[in-house]
Formats: sequence, structure tokens, C-alpha cells
Amino acid sequence: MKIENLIHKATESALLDLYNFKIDENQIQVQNTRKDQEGDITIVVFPFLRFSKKSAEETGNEIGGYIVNRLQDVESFSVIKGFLNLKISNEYWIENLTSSYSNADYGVILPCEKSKLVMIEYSSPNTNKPLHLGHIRNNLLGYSISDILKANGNKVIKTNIVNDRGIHICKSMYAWQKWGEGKTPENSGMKGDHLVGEFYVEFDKKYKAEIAELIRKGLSKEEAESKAPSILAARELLLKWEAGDAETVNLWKKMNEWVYSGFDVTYKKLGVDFDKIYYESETYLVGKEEVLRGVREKIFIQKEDSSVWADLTSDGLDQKILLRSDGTSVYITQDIGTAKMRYNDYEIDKMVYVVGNEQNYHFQILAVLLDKLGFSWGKDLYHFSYGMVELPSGKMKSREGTVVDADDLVDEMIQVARDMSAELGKLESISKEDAEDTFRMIALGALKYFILKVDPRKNMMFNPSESIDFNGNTGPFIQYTYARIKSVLRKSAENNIIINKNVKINSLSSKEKDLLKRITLYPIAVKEAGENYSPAVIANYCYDLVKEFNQFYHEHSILSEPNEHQLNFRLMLSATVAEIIKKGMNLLGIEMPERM
RNA sequence: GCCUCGGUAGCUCAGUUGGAUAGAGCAACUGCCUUCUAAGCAGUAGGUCAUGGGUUCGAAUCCCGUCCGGGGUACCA
Repeated sequence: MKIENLIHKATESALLDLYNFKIDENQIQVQNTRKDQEGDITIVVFPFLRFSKKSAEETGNEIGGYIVNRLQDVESFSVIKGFLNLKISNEYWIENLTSSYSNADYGVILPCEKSKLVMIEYSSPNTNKPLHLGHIRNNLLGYSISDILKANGNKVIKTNIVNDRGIHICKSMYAWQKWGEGKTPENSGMKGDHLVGEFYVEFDKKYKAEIAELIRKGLSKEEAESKAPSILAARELLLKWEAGDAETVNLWKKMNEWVYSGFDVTYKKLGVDFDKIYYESETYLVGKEEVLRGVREKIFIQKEDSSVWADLTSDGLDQKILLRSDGTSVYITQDIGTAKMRYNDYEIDKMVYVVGNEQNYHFQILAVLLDKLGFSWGKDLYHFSYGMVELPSGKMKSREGTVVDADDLVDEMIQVARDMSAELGKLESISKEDAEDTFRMIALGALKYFILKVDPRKNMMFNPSESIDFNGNTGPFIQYTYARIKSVLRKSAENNIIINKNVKINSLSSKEKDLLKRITLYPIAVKEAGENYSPAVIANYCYDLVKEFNQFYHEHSILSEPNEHQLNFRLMLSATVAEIIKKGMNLLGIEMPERM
């Protein structure tokens, strides 16, 4: 049993025995002692004063004495200003080290029969343009939270809904038909998604010019926007597509294939993947059917113009349109269809949508609609709502080209890693292939850590020229510390030093103890990350651990330690730290290089 | 207007269910590579936790008001 829990219980019975008061368990505050104070674990005694009817000092002394007598691992105590600081035996911390050392499942709850099946939707790209920095945040969060939920004992299915139909695709299609001159990824050497994205931008340029022209001819802005030849042509393509026109559908398929092969490269580069992919073109009609079922079952209402609405005023929301008067579906209709298909395909206990916070209202409504339609997990679907990525220049707008392209960003960072490594004279002795792989790991480590270390709910600032650093609180710093530990372990192995689980040492330095304590916190960090859907918890934990390790590393020699027992202990401590930071970073999707 | 989220060092961010003297990194300045990898370590400087009130032993944290900012509130996706 964890020492915190034991102390909790002991405090409870102390209050009962000493003051005859049965306290509510969550009124006892047990926390780690501040670094600058003597002791390891602290109990806050203020809340007990009103029934001990004694001073804080006196109450603390009485409870402290009681606990020291009861718990073997609690060696001594001191009371300072209403805080009861307990000193825990070295044996306790070391015991925790030896049990976590080389334990592959340390901090992990393994799935079992009762495990919940969680489906996580993330990425959800449109097929008219390449992925950008905003998608990167989405993908990294989705992938990481999947692993974190797995580590918390859930079964997880990663899914992606590809928005592969609609007017935006038709815009790219029209532009390609009109100005494409037969350009393909093959004959242009361009990545498919970038090629299609180029035509999307091209469309917007022409469209804007046409609008300006029409306004000059005296049309109002609204009129011009709806009567520009380009948009009319794009709308016509959409109608043709919906009617199943062979030529249009073929073009649509062809261009989507280009985009998918481009996305595959980007996903692979980012190291994310999916267990099941849904396509909007296959779900939107299902959604429409579900809405019509809702009408038949009088869950929704159909107005005279035949548009369909959900009246959510009794849920504190507005009326929401589900089908337009011409019978076509809106954004939320396809989400209903996708939900229906997923519901048929899997026995989902919990559905998690990783989608930006601009859609909070959308998911609030979706939850209510799914519930009304009878999906058991609808009501408590979880919208993992993350904040936007902002640039110094403001918001990213793909149509205006003010985006940070995902592929470009990763490539640039790999180049920076390469340059930095050359400058520092690292990795000169290993093969070119291995070095390249390491640069890739470092670049992605930097990017992933930078994005995942911040609270997902908050907006974050990304300054392309300054943000990505390799020093300080960064992925590469953590990777570097790992590589150094690995180096020490390699050298000890070369000297035939074998780590022995039987630790015999007389005393611990404060740095050693800090590390030992920090190791006990890893399972708590994993749990908290799962409960809060926050990879940032893991990132910050890893950084603290690494920071602490570096201080220890700086103060203690390891390989030149003459005392055999000390050497054994320090190697085990180092190896355990390495394992934990690797586990933690892996939960963020970050790979750890053995050398750098 | 209404709903919603946020405001912590010059910049980017942490800050455990309310706890002790609010922490990191970057940028600036000072030291430390003959020593297990200096992508490191140690130190200096930098704060009215937007603001005004309230709750209490105790508030960056909880409640109310004000100011500033993001997002939403479409027969767009």
C-alpha cells in the first residue's frame, strides 16, 4: 500500500483516538513536503484545530507522535506553522525503486475483461488542402491521449473521419479542370495534397477577383459572392457529384487519391496512425436517414418548407437545422451518420472527439441529438476540446496562405537538428543512416514536446523562428539526458558491472532521495494525465524528473564510484530514470535515441 | 447583445482537491569542458498572479463586479 494512503488512514484513526472525531476522509490533506523543509510528506493540521481545540503546534505534535508509533516507515516528524512534516524511511523509497526497476508495466494499468472500449476520433482532415500546424496539434494530442488512455487500462480504437466531399473539394476540382493543364503529382513531382491545395488557393484567388469585378459592375457584395462564375461552376460540380455523374466522380476519386497518398506520408512522418477510417462520403447519407427516422419518430420536426429541425430549447439550447429545405445535409448531419456507423461497428463505451474548441457548441448539440436518437454513449461523449495554435501574425488561414505547412515544418526542423548536431560535433562516429534517424527523432521530439507540454485546453503561441528550441525545457533536452544515461549503462556493461536488485547502502544524498521520490510519482502522473486528458501532465513530469536527474548526475560520479554498493544503487537509479522517461515520452509519441 | 474560454517575469509556459517564501525555459549578465556526452550545471537580475471587492486560519486557485483578449451564436464546413 502506498505510504500516502497509510498516512491518510493513520491520520483518520489518530483524530478518532485523540479527539474522538470521525473526520470525512477527503478533509485530510496529505501532500509532498516542500523542498526547503525537513521531511518527505506533510499533513496540513489547520483543518483539525476546530475539534482538537488546541494550538496548531500542539495538535501537530500529538498526531505526529501517534503516526510515528503506528507506521514503521515513518521515522520522525516536525511541526512548522501548522504543517506536520513526516520523515519517511530510506528503505521505503528504495523498495519502490527496486520494484519499478526493469518493470515494463510500471505506471501502467493493464486492460482486462472489464476494460472500457474508448473510441477516439482525431485528425479529421478535409481533402482539399495539406495538413498544417493546427492539424499537427490535433494529431499529436489524439495520438498521445490514445496511448495515455491505454496506459490507464482502456481498450482504445483510433479513428479518423475524412471530410472527403462537399463544396470545398469541388472548388479544387473545378480549378484543376480549368487551369490544371493536366498536372498530376507524377508529372509535377509535387506531393498530392500540396498539389490539390494549390488549386484550392488558385480557386480562391480567381473567385475573389471575380467578386471584385462584379462589385465594380454594381452588384452588392452578397450578390457578387453568390453569382461569381467560379462558385456557380463549383456548385454545379457538387450537384453532379451528388447525382453520381461518372466523369465528376472519377475526377473526385482521382484527386482524393492524390491527397490520401500525401496524407499517408505526413501521418507516417508524424508517427500517427488509425485503426479505422471513415469517409464522410459514406456516412452523410446514413446521417440523413437517421434524421428522417427522427422525423418519423417525432424526435425532430419538419417545417412547411420541408427543412428539418431539432428543437433543443428544453435543453437550454436553440433550434438547430438538420436538413436544408432542399433536402441536403448540413455539417452535423454527417456526424450523426458517422456515429450510427460506429455504433454498428463497435461496442463503444465512450466516444472521444478530438476537435478544436471553436466547435464546443457543435458538440454540445451533437451530444443531445445522439442521446435523443438513442445512442447509449451519446449523452456523455467527450469533446476533447483543444485551443488554437496562433502565429505572431495572428490566426492561420489556409485560403490566404498564412499557414505553417506540416511537411515543411518537420523538414525544416530536421535540418536544424542536423546543423545543430554538426555544430556541436555530435554523432560523428555513427553511420549516416543512424545519424539521420536520430536527427528525425530529435526534430520530432522538439516539435511534439513543444506542442504537448502546454495545457491542451489553452490557445498556444507558435513563433516559427523562435519557438523550436533544443535547449532548456524541450524534447531534445530530455532525449539528451536519456542518451547520456544509456551511455553510462553501456560503459558499465562493458566493464562487466551487473546491476543487482539487492540494494545495500547506508545513506542517501538529498539529490538521490529527490529522484527516488520523483520515481514514485510516475504512476500518479499517468493517472492524472488520463483523468484530465492531458499529455502536458506527462511532459511536465518528465521534465521535472530529468531536471532532477541532471542535478544528481552533476553532483555524483557514477562509474568512478569506488564503493560497490553505491555504484550498484546509482546505476539502478539511473537505469530506472531512463526507463521512466522513455515510457513517459513514448506516451507523447516521442522516440528516444540511444545516442545523440 | 447573449453564451463560453482565457489574462501568472520582457517572451513562451508550469503551478496538485484552497496551504508554507508563486516556479521553469528563452532572452540578459557571471562562473564552470584535462573529469561518466557542456543539447549540461551553478549563480545574478526580472512578479501588485489584469483589476476592485468578498468568503477564511490561509486565495494565482473559490464567489461577485469591472477591464482586455480568443472562440461561438448561419439553410458554411
